[in-house]
Order: sequence, then structure tokens, then C-alpha cells
Amino acid sequence: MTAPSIGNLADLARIAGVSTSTVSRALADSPLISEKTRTRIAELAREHGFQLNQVARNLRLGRTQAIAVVLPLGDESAQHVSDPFIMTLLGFLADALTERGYDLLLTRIVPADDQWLDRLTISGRVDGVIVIGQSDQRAVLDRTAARYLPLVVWGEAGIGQKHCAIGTDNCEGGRLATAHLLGLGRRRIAFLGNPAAPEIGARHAGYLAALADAGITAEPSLLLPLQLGSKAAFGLTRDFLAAHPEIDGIVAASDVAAMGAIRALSEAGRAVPEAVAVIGYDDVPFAAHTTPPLTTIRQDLGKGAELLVAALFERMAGTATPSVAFAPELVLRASA
Amino acid sequence: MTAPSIGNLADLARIAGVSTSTVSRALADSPLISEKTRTRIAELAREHGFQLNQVARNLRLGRTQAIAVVLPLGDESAQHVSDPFIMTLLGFLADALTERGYDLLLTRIVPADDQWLDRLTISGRVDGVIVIGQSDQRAVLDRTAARYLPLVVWGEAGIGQKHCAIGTDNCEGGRLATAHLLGLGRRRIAFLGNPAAPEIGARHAGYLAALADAGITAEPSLLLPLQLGSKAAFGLTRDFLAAHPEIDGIVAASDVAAMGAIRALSEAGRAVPEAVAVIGYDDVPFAAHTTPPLTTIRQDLGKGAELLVAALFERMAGTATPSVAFAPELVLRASA
DNA sequence: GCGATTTCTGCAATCGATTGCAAAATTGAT
DNA sequence: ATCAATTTTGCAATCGATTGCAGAAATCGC
Repeated sequence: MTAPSIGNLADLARIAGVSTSTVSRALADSPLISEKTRTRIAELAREHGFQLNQVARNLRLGRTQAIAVVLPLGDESAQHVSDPFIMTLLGFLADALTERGYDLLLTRIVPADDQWLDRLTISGRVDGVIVIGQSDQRAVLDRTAARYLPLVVWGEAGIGQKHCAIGTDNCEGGRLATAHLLGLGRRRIAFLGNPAAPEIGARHAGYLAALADAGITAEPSLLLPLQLGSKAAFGLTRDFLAAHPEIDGIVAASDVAAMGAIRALSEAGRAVPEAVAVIGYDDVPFAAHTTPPLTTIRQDLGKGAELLVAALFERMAGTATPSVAFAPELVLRASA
Repeated sequence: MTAPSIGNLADLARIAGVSTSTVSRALADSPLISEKTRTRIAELAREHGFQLNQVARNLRLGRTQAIAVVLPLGDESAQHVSDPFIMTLLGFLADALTERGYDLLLTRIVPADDQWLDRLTISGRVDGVIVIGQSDQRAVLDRTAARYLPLVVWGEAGIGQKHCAIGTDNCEGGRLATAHLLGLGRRRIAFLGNPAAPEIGARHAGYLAALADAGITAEPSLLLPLQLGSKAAFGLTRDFLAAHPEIDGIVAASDVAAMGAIRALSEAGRAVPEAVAVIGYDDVPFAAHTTPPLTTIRQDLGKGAELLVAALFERMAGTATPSVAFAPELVLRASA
């Protein structure tokens, strides 16, 4: 039978026959402790499987060594969505934070009032906050950002916006997608997605800009304000496409929406990309595996996560960081 | 200009002109505090936007109010995988834990040694641990489970296993999938997935059992031990299918694998499901949107998350819980 | 062998909360 | 007004660590 397991620093100190200060310093490799006692204590710690209590340690050090990652479930999307795009970003964030020795506190929030972010920031549970997606909470984000520095947001950097938003240039992405279809000779190009969301709005603006550049007047009826992730999405898409047989190109605001469109077209017997070219957005992991593989606009989430975390740490160190929008990238596959 | 913001309980006590004990009790709605002071203090707290420091509170109360959710990235899958299946489960877990007032600490681990789980359990950062997927870490899980009660695992309940595993009955799932294809008249059925992983192994066992029941001798060459999430997966699948033109049915160990197979078949000009019926596994969110929509074996992750969390809380309360395997379900769509 | 340095160790305060116990204030009865 | 019973409040210890400062032990010179 092994020795009774050691619960705290004091226990270990008792066993070692020294004070807690000495143990603490020994474990922290303080030069104040002689080589001899240091190794002896390290040995004892290993032997008894002792580890410092991180909570107590962090309390004393006035930090938490944890970052909150918030998924605000705005509006109607109160159902349990699990957008592969968001989840991929989350994975990268987990890696980036772990690498720096921080824990990641995952928080899903249905913003019932406008206090949710304040509650989180002053609860003392985390050293910083990363919000994924602005949803319809820009006002809350702006207000909190004015008071709480270590806050960064994945999303669109709007004008007059007070919080630090990091994301891809969605307007450029929308332009890129649309220009690609135009280059393919398509002229009656639909847009699938709800421009009311900031990111989607920017993509739609890019879509309009590209059309204008090509001298084409945008046809308002070719906009389907699709709620991402909604159950009704596929039905709406099918009906929309049936009502608009003239469409020869589709700019979808997400890969999921593009996938639905491809399926609807396929069921209606219209070939992709021959009859209708479809371009997605995000380049989620499965985009390469659809039939046909999805041409799409790629957002480099590895880079995005790295930028988010880098900005957050700068802010935790006290310096405000600007918003950044980096360029998305056209990924050519087979759907357009 | 508003009053300087209140940092801690003592500050608030000073402002209120009472002791910290009184403030603490007032905020906790203790009956020891008169109605008058209670409301006065509550009012002050709101006014100054004061909130208790949760870290300090939990330290005193000897808990953390946080649960670790671990994604062990076993073997070669050290790349940044983001299996939609795992991510969906994660979302449900986040909801279930939040509902009970617990934080979710997300931890990705590449098991370099066999101490990773011990380090986590004795770090004092969490009150319990949920491990998603056994990967190749069964020994570690068993060892830790013997010492640390509040540990539950999403995965396959193997015989002689010491830890509490909760998951669907993978053998039954594999049987279901295979029996469905057999019912469709298919006879040369391939299995896509690596049986070395516990869950996949069980699905493969079910596949073999179904074939045996139908009086068919399983053909070892019809097994493609595909590494899930690997980059090479698609190429391997294509080559495999090209080498086996006799195949008329595919049981895939995941929806992602099924999707790859459908694409490979489609590129080879073989119709799904007419020439080759394909059935997936998991019923991830996009499974309904592939072309054709995926027939698959559904694992009810909402239920799974609920079971995991329920078992974990029982264990945190001190009672050991048994492993459970609940039934998966055949979802009929168009691919088989 | 003795005092002056240098090296090592320990006491006690601290982080921000909670809580048992005792003291103070209030209330009520006489 | 006095005293007992009751209600309210505060002191101080505690959770498990870290760290400034002071005191003990070891080392050194002569």
C-alpha cells in the first residue's frame, strides 16, 4: 500500500520536514533553495504524485490562466446549432490557447438580456474573452469593449465599431465569389444568405459590387435571405430555385447553404456546374468531399485563431489592438 | 462620473459600512441578515456592478464548478481534426453542463505519456472529467478510473473495462447497417474503417455478424482499414473501389467516410444507390444534405450528452455508475 | 575559535471569498 | 428601568497556494 496521497503543499511540507515556503520555492525552482533540498522535494512530490492546486495558485497570483470562448446564439438560432465552421475555429482556438498554457472555458449563451457579457467579464473566472460571431450583439460588444480591454471578437469590422473584430474581408470574399461566376460567363446569379447578419451583409455588398463592376444591374428577386442552420432552409431553397429557372449561378453565404442548393438542383435534374454554377463560403472540412466538390471561398481559420489569440494576449498585456480583416481566398474545385 | 468600481467583497463592505461577513451573507440570501440590510446591500451591489469572484468563492467551497471535456488526439491524428460528430457532441455537452451551472473546460490532448489524465485530475482545476473517445488510451482510462471516481468516457463499453463508458451499441449499429444493405439484396459489401479503434472494431463485429446471419462468408479483402480524418483517405478509397468493381454495397464507419466513397463512386461513374448502396454512420448535421442524402446509423448525441452528464454527476456525488450502451437507429434517406 | 558574510529556511501576510462562534443591538416582559 | 430572549452583526479561522522580510545555519577569513 502506498503512502496516503498528498492533498496540498502543507502535507508535502510535513513529510519533507520543512515549511510550506520551502516546498513552494523548491517546486518553483527558486534559486533561494539549495540544490539538495530542491531535488529531495521534487523527488518526494513525484513519488507521492503531488501537484499544485491550480485554483489556489491562480487566486494568489491574481489570474485564472483561462480564456472564455463565447458562442452567442443570437436570434432564432436558439436551437442546438453546430456549424462546422464555428467548430473548426474552436478547435484551432483550443490549440492556440493550450499552446500558451491557458485553459479554454467554453460558454454557449443565448443572450436574454444585455448583461451576459458583463457578468462574464467581472465574474473573475477568466483573464480574457473571445466572442465568436457578433450575431445581433454589436451594441453589447461595443459597450463592454469600452470598459474591458481583453476582449476580441471573430467577425466583421464595421465602421464606428468600438470592439476589436478579427475576421476575413467578407466584402472581398463576396466579390471574389461573384467575379468568379461572372468570369465563367454566368449572368443571372442568385445570392443565398441573410444580409442582416453583419458578415453576410458584407458578402452581399461584395456580390453587388462585383455585379456593378460587370455592368449588371442586381435583381433584388434573386436574393434569398436564408437563415443559416434553420430547418426550413432546404425547402426554401428548393422553392426559390423552382421559382427562378433562369438562374445560372449561385453565390451561397456558407458551404452548408451551397450544399443544400446543390442537392435541390440535383433533385430538380439541373446539373452542377453545367446548368448552374454554385460557389460556397468557408471551405469547411467536408467541402472537399461533396459531389461535386465545392468551389468556395476559404477563410483560413488557423490563421484566424492565431490572430485572435495574439490580439487577445496583447490586450491582456494592456495595449489596445486594431480590428483586422485579412483576405479570403478562392478555392477552385468542381462546383463552379 | 460613477463611483470607482468595486473590486471585492471588502470594498463593498466598506461602502455599506458593515463587515464582509454581513455582505457575504446578504448576497447569499442568508436568513441571518435582516431584510433591511439585505436589500440595501443588494441595491449597492447592483449599483456598483459588483459580482463575487468565483475563483475565490470556489476555493473556499472546495470545488471548481467546472468540468473538463477532453479530446484525446490519439495516434497519427495529431493534425487538427475537427470531426463534426465530436463537435456536435461537444455542443450538447456544453448545453447540459451550462444548464447545471457548470463551466466546461475544453482540453485537447495529444497523449505523449500516460500521465496526462492524472495531471488533469489532480490539478484541482475541475470537479470532474469527460473524455470523448477512448482512442488508444484504454489502459490510462482504466488506471485513472480506479482512483478517480468522477470520470466518464464517451465510447465503447468493452469487457473487463474498469472505466465508465457511455455510448451507443456499436456492434448493433454495424449489424443494423449491414442488415439493411443485405435486405436491399446486396451481397458484396465492403467495410470502410479501421477496426483497431474500439468503436469501429465493434461496428465491424456487427458487420461480420450480420453477414454470418445471412449465410455469407465475409471476404477479408473487402475491408479497407481507413484512418478517419486522414488526408489520404479519399485517395485510398478511390483506389480501393477501383480495385474492387464487384462491390455493390458499402458500410462506412462514419458519414465522412461515406461521403468520400460517394464522391469516389460518382467520379467513377457508378451510381449511388443503384450500382452501389452506401450507408454511413453518425448522422452528422450535413448527412441530410449530401447528394444523395445519406442513409446512415444515427447516434442520438443529445441523449448521449445527457447520459454522460447524468452519470458524471452521480459519480461526483460518490456513487459509481455502470457503463451503458444505448441503441442506435437506422435513418433512411437516399444513399441506400 | 570567533565574528562577518553568505546561503538557506520559516513566519506571517495576502489573494477573495465563507462560516462557526461570540458579542452587540434590539425587542419584549415585568 | 432592568433583565432575559431574540435578532443582527462582526471577529477570526479557513480554503491552498506565493512571497517580503527576518532569523538560523553554514561558510569563510584570520
